[in-house]
Amino acid sequence: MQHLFLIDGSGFIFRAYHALPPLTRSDGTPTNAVSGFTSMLMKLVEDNTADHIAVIFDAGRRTFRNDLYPEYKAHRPPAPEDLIPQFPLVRQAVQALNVACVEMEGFEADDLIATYARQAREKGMKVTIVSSDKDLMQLVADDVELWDAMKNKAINRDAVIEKFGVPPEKVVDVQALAGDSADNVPGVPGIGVKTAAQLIEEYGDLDTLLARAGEIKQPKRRQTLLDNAEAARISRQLVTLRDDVPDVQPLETFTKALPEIGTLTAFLEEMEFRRLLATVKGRHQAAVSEPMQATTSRDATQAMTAGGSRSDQTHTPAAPADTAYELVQDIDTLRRWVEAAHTAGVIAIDTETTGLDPMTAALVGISLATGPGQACYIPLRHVAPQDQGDLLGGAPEAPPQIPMTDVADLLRPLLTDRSVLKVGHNIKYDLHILAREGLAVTPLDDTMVMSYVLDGASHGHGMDELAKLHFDHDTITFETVCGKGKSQITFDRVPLDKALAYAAEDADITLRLHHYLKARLFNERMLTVYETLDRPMVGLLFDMEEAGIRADAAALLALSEDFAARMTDLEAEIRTLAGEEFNIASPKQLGEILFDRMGLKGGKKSAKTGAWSTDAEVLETLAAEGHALPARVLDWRALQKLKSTYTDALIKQINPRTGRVHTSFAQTITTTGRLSSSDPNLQNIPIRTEEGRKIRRAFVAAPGHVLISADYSQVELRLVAHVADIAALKQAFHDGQDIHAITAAQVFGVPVEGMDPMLRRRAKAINFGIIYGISAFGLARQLGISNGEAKGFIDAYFAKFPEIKAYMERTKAEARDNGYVLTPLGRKCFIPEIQGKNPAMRAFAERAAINAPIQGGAADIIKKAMAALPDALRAAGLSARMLLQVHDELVFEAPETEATATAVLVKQVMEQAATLSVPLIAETGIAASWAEAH
DNA sequence: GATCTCACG
DNA sequence: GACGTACGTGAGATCA
Repeated sequence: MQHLFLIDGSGFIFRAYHALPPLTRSDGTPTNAVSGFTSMLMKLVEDNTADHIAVIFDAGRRTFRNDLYPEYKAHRPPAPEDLIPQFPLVRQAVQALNVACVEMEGFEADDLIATYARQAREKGMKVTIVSSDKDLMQLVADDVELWDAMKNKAINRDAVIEKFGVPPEKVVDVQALAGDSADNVPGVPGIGVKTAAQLIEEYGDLDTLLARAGEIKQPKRRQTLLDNAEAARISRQLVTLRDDVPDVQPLETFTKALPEIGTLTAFLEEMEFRRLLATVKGRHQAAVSEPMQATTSRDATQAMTAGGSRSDQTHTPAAPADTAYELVQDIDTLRRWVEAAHTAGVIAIDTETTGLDPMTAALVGISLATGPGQACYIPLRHVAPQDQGDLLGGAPEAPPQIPMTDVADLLRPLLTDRSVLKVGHNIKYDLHILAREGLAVTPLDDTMVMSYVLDGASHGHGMDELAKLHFDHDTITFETVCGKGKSQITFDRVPLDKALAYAAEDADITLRLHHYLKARLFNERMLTVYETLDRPMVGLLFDMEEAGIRADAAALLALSEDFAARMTDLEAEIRTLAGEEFNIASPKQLGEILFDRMGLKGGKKSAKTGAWSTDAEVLETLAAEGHALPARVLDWRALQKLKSTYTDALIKQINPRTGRVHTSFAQTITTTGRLSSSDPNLQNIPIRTEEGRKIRRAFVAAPGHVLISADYSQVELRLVAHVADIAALKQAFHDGQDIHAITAAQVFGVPVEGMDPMLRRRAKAINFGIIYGISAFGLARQLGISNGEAKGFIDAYFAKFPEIKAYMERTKAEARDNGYVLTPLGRKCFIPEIQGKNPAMRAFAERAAINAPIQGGAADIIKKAMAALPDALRAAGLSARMLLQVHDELVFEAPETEATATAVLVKQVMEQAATLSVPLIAETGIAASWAEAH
């Protein structure tokens, strides 16, 4: 018989809190409740024989019961000060122990427990509810018991009768009459449990009793019952648990799984629970005492977990004790692996190459994993290992390998088979490598992206790091295989035995990560974010990178030369003004000349190194005072920046094979869900100055084509209006008004007509400030006004748009409670420093928390648009290619003849990407160059 | 490798 | 009232 354990999390927390003396971590965080909770839960998980287990929490104070009776639980004192920070930590404990964790807004934990108990009974399961809360006693039945974890005793039917004087099914009637002062359930005055039980015993149930109340002999009791019949009925509604909570996480996901040693020890270490840590580590050591084989037993946790009952849903697969990695050097062996891959349906794939640049590195070998511990490596272009010498006088020979064309022919059907999912870790890289071998891959999953969706920027997402974190497994590093520094060799020179161990492990770990992360995406409600936003990006970004954008090398070179000539002139002038030779590019030397030697005032020293600051703000101030040297340096710096970072660098980045620039988009870097671009970064091509815009003019369309730029208008401000629910701003966006002018009119109390441009500029700065988590200091600096004046503006803004203040406060609270905030589409943005002790760091984190849902929400929306566009273009018969994404802008290349149709379609898809409480607007431009299209 | 500066949204 | 500041990135040059 299957057995479900449901743990009343809140009850557990309070018991742990009151049972243990105050206890704090070295950073001052109180941990007594977490400690007690963790050890109770560990013990519970170990000792019981249940095959399903879950901890149920209350999600918030407000539930549907407050709608029935506003006073419900209204007199509850707030949780003790030192308990509040422990709530999120307790949830972490549950996760670290790999136990399912459920809560739902609007319902109490008790309702969820009732719902799951009913579902389990219907499936013929036995249920144990770990709690001694009397409110749960109504659920007791033959196959449902309560378990008091402190007293270690079961509460069965008899125990309920002892407590309430009636059997479980009549408990609610008794509670309805007796009321409950703790929960502020009114009941009927003057009637306690004893009397209530007597009455129910006599009349059968509450409805009968109320109907026949007139028959009661005692006049006073008769009158109160008649007077308070309605109170009794409401009370019964309050105490009756809902066993039909809709859309709950499926029972199947509660399958019991043993914890992962890495996650668990990391948590215990963070909490500084030394005793528990020692216990866990000791047990783990004992379990893995059997020696590991070099290339077989991969994972320390498998030994620990192999004996327990396990879940496919919530845990990594147990690798067989003797895993085998196989080198594939003949066609028959390869056929066997391809067949195994078809049977498996999900495989991991990894490529080994000669370098890191996806556009130039050459394929050396391919590894595949078809199951835990089952992986192979197919060497393709290995040469003789470096140390294989001419000991016998013969020439070094390459090892036997299957010809690439044969491998490609055998793999091609597998890689495009729609019934076989190909999993990679950063598979976008492998797609580039394989594409140059004429191989396409679909369908795809990417464990690096999955990890990012779950944990954001809270940790890195490299495979080595994830293997350590989730499996406590040390992977073979690239360095041990290829060395480092000058003596580093390329992978094609690695001996095959070492190459096998390294490459097969990568595929093996990737497949195991996939299993683990897939379950987490489901359990942690992040599957939709992954599937609708991030997973579609993988193949799309690959296409964009592969497409590249055409850059006019001759134009860039001409610019470089122009900049160089002007810099030479400026250099002479600067040296004359300074009266000495010095390195203009050295802030240190410049600072010393300006402030030490020339004795200019208004310098500021950096806090860290004590060096003079010479940034643009400082130099501009000096220039405005009439100093020529800083003014010339500013000009020189602008040219130096454009030349070194852009013109010179971009010329080098043009791929000789394609004549285009191929950036690399990173999908797993930012804290907010934005993409980033590097090698080269095409998301920061100049536009703000005329000189800079000349560089943008060098990005052009192929002959017969045009570039189309489409960018969202004011997305972030629209998101502010949406997430903070600011009525006045929403109205302004609906009316299509000038949002900065409206803001100025409100804040400064002037009419929009004939507005002073200065006021609009100030309002614009305030609006930006709002997006960034405004501070008086920041606004003052931006506008060059006093702190006090800036404070006045902010106060005026808050007075006119009071919703913004509420948004800021609830967002900060959300970050504090959870360690992350959610974007409107459900992405988690982690804000770890929000719990920090340093007030400056915390303030920083608070501003980041305020900004994240806005910046992240915008990132989510453009991802949705991007995901929808390829199909929309195809359906419209348009052949445009998406080339770039710059946060709120998309750049396409289209045949001239399709330009207008493409622009119209792109605009439409972008504007329909999400439904917010404000309209989304996209603006498009068509031209031969990016500068003119934008 | 850290620091400073500056390009973008 | 103290913290020391607008949010998010990547790249090049200098300097230790």
